[in-house]
Amino acid sequence: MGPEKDVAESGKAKHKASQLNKRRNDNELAGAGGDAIQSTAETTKSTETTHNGKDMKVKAAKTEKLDSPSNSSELDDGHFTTKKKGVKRKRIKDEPVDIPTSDAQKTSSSTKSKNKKKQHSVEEENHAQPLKKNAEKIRETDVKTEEGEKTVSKKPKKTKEEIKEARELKIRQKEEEEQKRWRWWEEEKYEAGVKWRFLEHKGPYFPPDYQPLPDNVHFYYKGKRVKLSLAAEEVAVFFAQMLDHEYTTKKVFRENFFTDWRKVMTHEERLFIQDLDKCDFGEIHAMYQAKVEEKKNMSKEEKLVLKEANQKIVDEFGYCLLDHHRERIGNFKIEPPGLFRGRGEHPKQGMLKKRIQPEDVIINCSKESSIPVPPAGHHWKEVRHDNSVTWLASWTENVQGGIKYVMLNANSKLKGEKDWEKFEVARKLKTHVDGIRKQYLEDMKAREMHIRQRAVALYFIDKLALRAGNEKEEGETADTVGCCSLRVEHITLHKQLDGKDCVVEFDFLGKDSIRYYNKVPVISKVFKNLKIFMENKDPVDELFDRLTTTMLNKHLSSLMPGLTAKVFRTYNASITLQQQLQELANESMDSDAEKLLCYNRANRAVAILCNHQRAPPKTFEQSMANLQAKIDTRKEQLALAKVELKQAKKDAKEKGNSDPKLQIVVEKKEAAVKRCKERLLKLEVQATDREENKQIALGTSKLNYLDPRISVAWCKRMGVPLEKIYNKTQRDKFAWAIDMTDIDFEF
DNA sequence: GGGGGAACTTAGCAGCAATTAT
DNA sequence: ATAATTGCTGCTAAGTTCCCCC
Repeated sequence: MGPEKDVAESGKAKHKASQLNKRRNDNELAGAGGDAIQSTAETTKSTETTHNGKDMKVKAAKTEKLDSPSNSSELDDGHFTTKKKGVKRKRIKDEPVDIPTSDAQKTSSSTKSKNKKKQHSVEEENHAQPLKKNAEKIRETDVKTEEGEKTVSKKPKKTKEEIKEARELKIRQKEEEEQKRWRWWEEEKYEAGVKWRFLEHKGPYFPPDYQPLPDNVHFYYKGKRVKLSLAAEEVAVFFAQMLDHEYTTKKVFRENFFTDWRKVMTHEERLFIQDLDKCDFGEIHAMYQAKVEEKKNMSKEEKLVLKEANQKIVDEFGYCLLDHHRERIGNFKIEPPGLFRGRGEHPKQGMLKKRIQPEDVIINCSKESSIPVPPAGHHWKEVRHDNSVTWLASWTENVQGGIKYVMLNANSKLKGEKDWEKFEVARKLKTHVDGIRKQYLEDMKAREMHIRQRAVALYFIDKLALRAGNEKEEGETADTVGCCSLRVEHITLHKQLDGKDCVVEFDFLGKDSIRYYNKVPVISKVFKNLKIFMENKDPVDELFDRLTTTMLNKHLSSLMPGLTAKVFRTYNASITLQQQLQELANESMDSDAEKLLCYNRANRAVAILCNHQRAPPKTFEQSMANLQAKIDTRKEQLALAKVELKQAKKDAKEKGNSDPKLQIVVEKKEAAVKRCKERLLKLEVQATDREENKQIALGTSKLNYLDPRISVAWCKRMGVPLEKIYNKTQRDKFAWAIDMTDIDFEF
């Protein structure tokens, strides 16, 4: 009930234009304080100072929210980000619940890893068989474990030895893992265009078939019970499952859904069911709600069974053999059918995303490998052996007509090598960037309009890290833009604003319909050119009407091999991190907490530059208040401790040195004060960090834009354990960088 | 040079798992 | 031991770029 209400209200609140960006607290940048960053510091600073413009609205949003607690979701529901939040996706993926799995097993981390290891070594020789053998082994071991535990006691309390043992095991595991890691970065690269020499896999994993509704759950039309055909019922269920969400109330969504639903109906159904408003999915909806609830309330054992079943699927389908190395596949599961939900105001929202059959799937693997076997009674669309591409399987998706691929995990050689290369290109830009900047400044005076436009666009891409902005087909996707596709309506020129000259105000929806809002002081050449570009144009006309991304990239690649628009984003992100880390560092920074705050701030500067936003966590206000409460308690404790210390000192003085115990008491109290101070500091740092991070997503830049070698070197220099900034997945992905980076690495 | 397809990277969010607080 | 909170993973949409064909 609660969330539903929120959704409804926020829907109405659409025009309040409460916006993510506007509410950002950019105070971390005040601390960043660097003019040294040629483009980025300037940018971030301007972000900071220019948010004022919409502050009034911000305040309005804030106040309102205070009035209605638990409504943090409302805030991000401005015109620009409506759909981002509260979009709960219920998927068929949950279906495996129904898969009967008799073997109740427990997977202790130890047995798992043991098996993994064995699996690996056997795997080297033969890929197909070990998978099965191993599954059996896992079962054996695990059953034993479970029995043993049961007989010993119901509460598996760990003794000190056991804890120690576990710790050692972990270390050993880590070492083993390290040993068997494929150090591809030490190998010679393949000839251009060749992605692999041998590739073997089991094909994609298909979602379970649709399970018809039980006899006691019905669909009603005009109040009459209607038994739907299987196909129509399945699609009805997709809709029923989403009933809680705002978008089932949206006109476009409903229309698209209804059109597609009717397509799968029988002739009779189609004749009868003419109006979505007269459809009652209530019982179906309730049933699936109950199912979700049931799943939540499952016992530990049941959950374990489920987990085990999933693990089995991963073991069988989740890996491939690529040039004698076992590699994890990123997305080995075929996407289940459902209703398409694009982001933003997507014209295709609600359309039926069809179930993919093996007959739709192209397999790519080595000729001499054991070819994946399609599900019984089915065949593949095609089996090909193309080692100039990295995908293992592909299919065409029906909503947008795009091709979907099954590819390797980010920690694989194929992805890692590409990533490495990306950063190397970006580093190369470092040596060219001065010349390029000089040239585009020069080009702004060019006689030919397309060169001027190119220059100004490049200025934005470089200074603001905008995306290239390809043309998009109207009516096919949400209306979003990047640099080259900016329209006149997306910028406003201010000769003077907030005491600054030549300010360009940007306001547009970018990728994922995330709003980009920024007021940027620009050089007058840019300002004048923009004026010219906008002359005699309608708001909906393209700002850079003589420029396309292709032209821009062609020009860029002539300036430096491999240079494209997106390289600037990578370059500026990475160089900003490096510079910020340098500038934010100071001597008094001795605790890890402070160092990490510094790192996060540097990271945050990049995220702001790249406009990586997130919806503020739903529980943000609450958790912030909690933290503040904790800080307050700590402060009281500290005050108390100080008083006690004073008293102790006094006592010691009064009674002279006669009693050595008193001196000890003083020391103790001193230590207590110190401890209190440290804890308080840690909490305060945490609070600052969290507040600054409210609606900024650090993950995207960390994963895609920041050369990991900068971070690795920083950790080494600062003596910060790498685990503090990269989790396991990230360390895996960046294994190449972690291995090869020296303490003095410079981007 | 432009349209369209193919391949691959980038993106934010939901849901669950792990961790920490109570 | 349980509840709250945080962190991570999986998912898949939405970009960019390259390349081919005309």
